[in-house]
Amino acid sequence: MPETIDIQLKKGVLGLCVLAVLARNESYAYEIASHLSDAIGMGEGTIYPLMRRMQTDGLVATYMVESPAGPSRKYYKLTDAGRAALEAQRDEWRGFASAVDALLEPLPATPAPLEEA
Amino acid sequence: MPETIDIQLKKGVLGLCVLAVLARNESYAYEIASHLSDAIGMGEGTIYPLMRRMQTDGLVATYMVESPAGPSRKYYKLTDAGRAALEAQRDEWRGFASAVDALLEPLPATPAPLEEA
DNA sequence: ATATATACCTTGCATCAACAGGTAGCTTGT
DNA sequence: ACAAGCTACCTGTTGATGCAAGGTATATAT
Repeated sequence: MPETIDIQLKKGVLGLCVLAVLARNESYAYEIASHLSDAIGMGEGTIYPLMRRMQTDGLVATYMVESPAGPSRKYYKLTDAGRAALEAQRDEWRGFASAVDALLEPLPATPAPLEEA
Repeated sequence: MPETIDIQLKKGVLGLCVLAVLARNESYAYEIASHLSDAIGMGEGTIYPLMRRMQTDGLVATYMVESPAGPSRKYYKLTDAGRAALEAQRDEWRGFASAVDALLEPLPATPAPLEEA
């Protein structure tokens, strides 16, 4: 993977990635950001507006946990709506990605048409 | 694939799709639009600003062809820069899509850790 | 008191897909 | 001659989202 991914490619995908990360384990924003920074090069500061939006949309719920070092951490977990959104968006992503992959495949070489008798 | 794809998912991807379509055959905008409308639900009117941008970026060259019905058609073909962009963007897309797919895979169940003796 | 690391957050900006609204040419039918 | 339908093209405005600059705050170590 190149060092940086075009910002536009990530549009609309980050929310799905957050849902997928939270489906594995409950997590706090800074940790999710670190995860997604490693996986797909997402900027750290991107996570907070995104988590706020997802909370507003009812896809996640939050709770605070004391940290062993530094300030308290705001943990996130999926709601039922979040799980439903994950399924729907995963299917949508897979359909879309498959369609794009199909476009990117070169067509098999077609034999030259036979000359008319 | 659901009836409609989230607009945000298409951000940044349409140019790559156009390059891929033109790698197969030279084509005119309306036809490219029809192709991409079928493949990934792109709106017809979206094609013209996109083709203009790609032409400005030197990725495509154009020529006019009389049409058997209706007005003349503006055909597009890839330039050398366009072919290079196709390769680079295809690699970028594949790396990105693979990374997203990896995030979407559920982790294998991990065995419970053994209790300490 | 200061430095460092962790953790959180808001806001303005850039970019691009959508699409409304439009022009124009050709064919066919009246 | 005109209207309708189809093909083909095009621009400007809008809206959504990722980015990143800039900031606050807490805990630990020195």
